[in-house]
Amino acid sequence: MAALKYSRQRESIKEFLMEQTTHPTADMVYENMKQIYPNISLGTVYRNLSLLTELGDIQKLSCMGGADRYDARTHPHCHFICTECGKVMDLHVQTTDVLLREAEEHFNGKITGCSARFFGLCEECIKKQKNN
Amino acid sequence: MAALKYSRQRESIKEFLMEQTTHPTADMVYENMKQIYPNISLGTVYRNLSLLTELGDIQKLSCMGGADRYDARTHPHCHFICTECGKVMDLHVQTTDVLLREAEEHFNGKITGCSARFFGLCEECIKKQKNN
DNA sequence: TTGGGTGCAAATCTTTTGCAGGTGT
DNA sequence: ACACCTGCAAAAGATTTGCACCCAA
Repeated sequence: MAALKYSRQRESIKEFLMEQTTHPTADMVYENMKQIYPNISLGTVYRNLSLLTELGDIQKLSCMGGADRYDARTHPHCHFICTECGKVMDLHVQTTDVLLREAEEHFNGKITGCSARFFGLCEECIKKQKNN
Repeated sequence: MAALKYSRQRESIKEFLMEQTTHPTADMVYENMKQIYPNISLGTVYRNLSLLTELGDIQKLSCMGGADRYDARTHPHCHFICTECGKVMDLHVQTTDVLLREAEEHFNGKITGCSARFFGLCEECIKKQKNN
């Protein structure tokens, strides 16, 4: 029952994530935090990212073949993951609600969340391929 | 342009995965393979799992907080992941096609795949919670 | 004052890789 | 024979954790 205490590191991490649309990895967050707190440790970043995830302030995305990514946009939306460059982009699809309802009907447990992900090539990577 | 050669290890791994509905991790596959090939190495298991994934014979699922899981059911379906015990279950939802089509309309890249995942508590974990 | 938070470093877990020898074609 | 595949072990990458000290409440 940890009584949460204020920490400026945690506040900065949250603030940073809210400004981003790039879904940074823990390490990217760490690199950015070092500019404000040169002595911050990677462990602290991880601990705070887990904490914020538990609190529901941010969302954790596990991506194939790489580090997990974090997202401060908690309203429901989907992600596109480029299989070439690994970039993660937001995608707004309305059908998710329907999907969720259909799943709930077919399932005996309790569904609390849903995340649809699309894989493929992003615009940039398609262009690069054409140049080869 | 690797010319694929037969390997009984790879064949066994594929066969094993096709019998499973539990979405085993690489390590679980390894443990099972050891019963047939006591000297098989974890490296071989990983190499073959990657190879089979590239061939499209199996599917790789990256799950939050844990090792990747493998699934030999390649026809499109969704997954439910229990946030309590980590179990992964298949879920059949028809709306996925609609979702895919809607996403393609809103996106400039090329979408090749889609995977919807649901999070929540499985039936067993709900029962356990009630007992406490 | 007290318990949560931090930095540091070591440990853990997962996955990849280099190499020498084995095996399918 | 040649190239792929394997076992072994070391390496690499991501994340967690133990510990002593610091700081918010």
